[in-house]
Amino acid sequence: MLKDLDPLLHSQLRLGVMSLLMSVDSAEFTYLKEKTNSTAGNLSVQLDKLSEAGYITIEKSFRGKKPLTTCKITKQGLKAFEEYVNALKQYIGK
Amino acid sequence: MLKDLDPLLHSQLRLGVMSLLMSVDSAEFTYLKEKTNSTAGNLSVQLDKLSEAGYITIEKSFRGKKPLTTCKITKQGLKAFEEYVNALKQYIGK
DNA sequence: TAATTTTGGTTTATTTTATAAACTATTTTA
DNA sequence: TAAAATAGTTTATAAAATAAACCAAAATTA
Repeated sequence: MLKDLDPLLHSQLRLGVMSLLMSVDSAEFTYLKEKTNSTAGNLSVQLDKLSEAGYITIEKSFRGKKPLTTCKITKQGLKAFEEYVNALKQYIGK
Repeated sequence: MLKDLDPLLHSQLRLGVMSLLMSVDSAEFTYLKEKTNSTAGNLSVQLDKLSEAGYITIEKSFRGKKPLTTCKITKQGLKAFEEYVNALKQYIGK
């Protein structure tokens, strides 16, 4: 029987964010927005969900006088991502 | 920038169905239901969507006197599945 | 320098999707 | 022959994604 896919990661935008965060130390909101081609509103919501799940941390600060939101993947998020990829392989073969 | 994931395939149940149909000539409703661990209602709805998209064909007949629903992946469905897997690789690495 | 636009977001509303519940028809079993 | 099981479909509900509206400050431009 097919394994379940973590519903938190099985969403294009959240998966994209996690994928990007896998390969960098940290990423800014605007960077994620550009790379995922999402709207700010949608991204904001999905980042909150990932954060509430403990998959990422969100740090809000300022650069000069503009707000700056910085995201990092957590250890837990990394593990969840790897497990998701593993489960997914059952579906897409190898 | 990350490629879009075909929303029709980016659903656990529909992806599971397509994955199963990739490896067999045809599959019965009850087989798909068991393998995907889904409810009949949900499966029925998702099969219709795949069928409407032209990704599978659904044939309704009878075995003895019981209804028998048989599904096959189409050429178009196969192509869509392969493209989906390809796009996904961008997200999950390799 | 006052009005306008842009940046960097958040919050709320709407739409879409997935899932569950209720239902139908027939058939098998107790 | 009543009850339960099979093989589904249809409809209602819950959850999710997305879009729209909004906010505050900063930068631009008229």
